[in-house]
Amino acid sequence: MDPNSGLLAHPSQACSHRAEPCMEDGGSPAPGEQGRHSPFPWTQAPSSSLADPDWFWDEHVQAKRARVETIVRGMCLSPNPLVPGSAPARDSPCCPEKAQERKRKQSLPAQQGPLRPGPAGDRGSRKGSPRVREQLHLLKQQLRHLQEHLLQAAEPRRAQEGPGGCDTGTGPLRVKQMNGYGSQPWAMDSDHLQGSSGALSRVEKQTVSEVTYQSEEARFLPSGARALLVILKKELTGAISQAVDSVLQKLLLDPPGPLTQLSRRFQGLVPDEPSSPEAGAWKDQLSPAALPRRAQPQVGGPLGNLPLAKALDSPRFPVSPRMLPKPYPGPPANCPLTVPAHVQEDQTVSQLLGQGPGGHWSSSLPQDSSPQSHPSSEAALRPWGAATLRPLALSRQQCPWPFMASCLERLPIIPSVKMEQGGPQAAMDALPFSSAHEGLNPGHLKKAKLMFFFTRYPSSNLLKAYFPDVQFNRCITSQMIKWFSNFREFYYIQMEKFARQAISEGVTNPKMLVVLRDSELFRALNMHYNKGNDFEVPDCFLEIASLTLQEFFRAVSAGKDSDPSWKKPIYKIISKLDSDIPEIFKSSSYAQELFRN
DNA sequence: CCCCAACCTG
DNA sequence: CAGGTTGGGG
Repeated sequence: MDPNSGLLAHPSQACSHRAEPCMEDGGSPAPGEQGRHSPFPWTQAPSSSLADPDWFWDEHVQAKRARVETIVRGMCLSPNPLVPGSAPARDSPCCPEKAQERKRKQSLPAQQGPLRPGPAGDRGSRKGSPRVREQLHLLKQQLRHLQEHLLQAAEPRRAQEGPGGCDTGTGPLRVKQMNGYGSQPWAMDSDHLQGSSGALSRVEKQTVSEVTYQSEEARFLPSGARALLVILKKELTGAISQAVDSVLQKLLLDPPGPLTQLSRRFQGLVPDEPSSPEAGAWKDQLSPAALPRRAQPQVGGPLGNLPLAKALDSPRFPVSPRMLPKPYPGPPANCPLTVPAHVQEDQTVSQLLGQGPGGHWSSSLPQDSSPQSHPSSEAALRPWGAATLRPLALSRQQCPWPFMASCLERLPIIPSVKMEQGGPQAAMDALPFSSAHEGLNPGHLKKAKLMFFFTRYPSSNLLKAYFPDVQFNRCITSQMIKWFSNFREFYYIQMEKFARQAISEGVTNPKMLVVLRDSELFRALNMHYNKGNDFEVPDCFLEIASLTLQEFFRAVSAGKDSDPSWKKPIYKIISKLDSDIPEIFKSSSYAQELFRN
């Protein structure tokens, strides 16, 4: 399946761009909004729930309610894309669909078309009689969805198709729910929720689950119970509202249209979630507005570059720190697109988002072709169940996807490389090879390695563009291509190695595998490509690495490795994730500088 | 045929 | 990391 779909924040985008592998030529990937045509299917839903102004009419309350509803609604619409065949996979992982026997096809591994998503179903069914009752019912439903989503967040399900992802929700979702939870879904929920670091506060969580639970029972109770329900409902709403409010507060700080910003933000936060319902909804909803913005070179500053990175820490990871579950909360505050400069302290936002309603915002990753682990079991197994909530958003800068891509260029990166003050000349003199030389020198090799952080599959044109001081000829080009080939080799070997290791250690949820800066895998990679540590490894690389690791994990878990060309699909995925390379690399003296150090 | 990528070796 | 081989693709 199209692996990308999972990564793409925008299903629709995914689709539209699916044909165009992101440009690998370092050129500017015009982040166009060519593909967004989202008809806002969800529009409908909102209206139904918010339709009655008189109902909750208190500007404040209403606002809150609206926000909550929006969020919840999004969840309801959840497109839970599901891999058709994946469900079974879990039970019988051993029999992968080897059917598609593709020979060493190096190019496109049979790529299935995107799933045809159905129109987003809308559950908005409201008559108009006893409003209260209706409301309650609705709330309960929403609650349930919320919980389900939270649980699902932990599930390694793969968001299957991008565009479709959004709407397909209903069918698959149901199935999933059935499978995942027993009659007493909530029992576990509670645990699960508590486990999630970024989620609602304990109390809130508790409240949520309790409320839900009770409402179920209360169904049969008379008026008295109803009152209780109302109260509980209120509490719940309050809790959610609080979370939402907090997020909003942060967001409101943003100058222009808070709402828009919010939306954008969400969009950015859920980059990889084609599967997550709300994600889809939000995206569809706002992307149009967001895009334009992104197109703008608001490159001013280092946007949300890695604000969250540090948040991670505390790997409460029993095993080795090799792969850490993402303990943290939230989705990366990434997408520059959305993120204003103050993002850094936006951790809160992301945290909040990561939690509450947003908890699931994180989950889906690329193809979860193998929903092998049930959320519940997963949670039970590992204390870090919550970790799964961490969204692996390929955010920032270099996303292969147009709209996410923008920030490139303004990568703060490279700050670490110390440039010689002497100027190019000075550097040259000191160097054994001057740029005049057509050959490749160690500096070039070093530079190429660093470039690997951004591009795994550079085209010869890209190389030419980034090595202006090299006189390319067939030989040189081949040589450089060869370098990258070697880099890749090492990279993939590491990934496979660690993926297998994770499996042997009992990890069942691929989303648990995240490459952090303090992980062993990272060290290995850094050592290989950035030995001198004179370069700050871009976050985007970590994202890609995590993804790669997860892909390997999934493939091996599913027994795909028995197929001689089982890696091909992974290569294909990764090959589409090249990012733009910072301009600095175009400097003809850069290599020398590197070499110097 | 040539180019390229993965693989395998050293 | 370079060489050489294999295999797919245009």
